Amino acid sequence: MSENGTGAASRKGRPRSPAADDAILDATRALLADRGWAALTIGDVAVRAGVAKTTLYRRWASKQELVLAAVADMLDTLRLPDCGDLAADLESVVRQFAALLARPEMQTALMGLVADSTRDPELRLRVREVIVDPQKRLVVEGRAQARARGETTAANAIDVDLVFDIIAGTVVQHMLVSAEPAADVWVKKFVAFVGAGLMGTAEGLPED
Amino acid sequence: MSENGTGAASRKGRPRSPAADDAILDATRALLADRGWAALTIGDVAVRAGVAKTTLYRRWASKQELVLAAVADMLDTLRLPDCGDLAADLESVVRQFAALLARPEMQTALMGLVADSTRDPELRLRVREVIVDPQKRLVVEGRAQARARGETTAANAIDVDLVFDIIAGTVVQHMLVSAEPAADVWVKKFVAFVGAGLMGTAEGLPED
DNA sequence: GTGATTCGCTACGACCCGTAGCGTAACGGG
DNA sequence: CCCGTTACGCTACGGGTCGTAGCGAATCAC
Repeated sequence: MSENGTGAASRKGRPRSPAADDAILDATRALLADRGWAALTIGDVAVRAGVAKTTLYRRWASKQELVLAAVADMLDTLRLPDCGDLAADLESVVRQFAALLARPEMQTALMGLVADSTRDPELRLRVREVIVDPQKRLVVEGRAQARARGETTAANAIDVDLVFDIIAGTVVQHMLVSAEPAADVWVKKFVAFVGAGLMGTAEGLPED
Repeated sequence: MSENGTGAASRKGRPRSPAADDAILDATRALLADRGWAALTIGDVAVRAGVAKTTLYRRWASKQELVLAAVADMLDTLRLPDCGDLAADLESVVRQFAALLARPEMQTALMGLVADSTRDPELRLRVREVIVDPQKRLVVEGRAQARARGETTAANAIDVDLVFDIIAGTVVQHMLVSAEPAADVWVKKFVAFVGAGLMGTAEGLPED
């Protein structure tokens, strides 16, 4: 996340305070939650974290990198369970993702980063590295799991990139644009739709 | 979009220049395109439009309202054709939407507005009024059209809100987050997926 | 004309930016 | 144990943007 010298490079001198890292990232999340991306200022984060402004600039090059670090940990909590069938696994992941997206700091952070990244190729790359790609593994692993269980028809129909965009995109659109909670019925309807899409596009592929 | 007094309220006095409106909205789109949402400043827009900064503040209460007005017209160009079957209609709309989302000013404007709206309920409402709801009609009309053609099975499976979120969300995710163009093959694969999802979830509904 | 409103222009205090300089604090090595 | 090195807190700075106010000139309805 940050360029903290855990490597052999910065061994001499006073080490950076890990406590400061935690305080800063916590303060960032707190301010994101109750003021939002646009109103988030480095100075405010420093005050709230009880840290000098220069300490922040010493670790993160920009507001974007700071927020990226602040939300990266949360996203890594997503887990792929093995519920016994593909639909149940999918439903679990959708619920976990929806729970993350229900948090205000996550909402404003993700959209703010995406907004800035539309005109900043380097940031867009960082967003993919830190946020998108690590979560795409869930689809890859879910497909492998389904295949191992013998659900070959559905598994073979999974185009990882397309399925990922459908899941992530739809949940984001529903919760942040349509601004409705991911209620139980909604999740079930959506999961059923994706399942039907997979089975329906499986034609012409090797059967199990 | 703006509170321009086209009504009977502001009949006396010097009328607002429509030319200024056009110049301002054009300048807004141009600056959005080559600097992005975050770097868009009211002062820059005024200079580029050849207009005083106060003229801008007289018409739009905030940067968000200005951008909202600047992109509203573009979104209203979306048209629902009647290609003969639901899948073809859907494909056409997806292509039109993808073409809009390929424009840089549209990318940064939409994401910037959504980002701000996550912590601003009033703005979120405005976004829904101006952007989301007017486009949702495409799904409603598409369903009615399909039903009139006798495609009752698929039509009855259409949950307007869910289908809208799937279409809009997936295209946005693919183009702005995954940052890949909506190539021909991609559109066909996605449309096939949605079609399969509709037919698959049609079970238990009245047949045609 | 007369009153009302908009226009361009200039100026203002407030805020945030990112950086620099300073003295002090905390580490490792000779 | 001191010394080099780096991090830390603090203060201060020039530069930019914000949103508003005040002014004279311009342009409409009546």
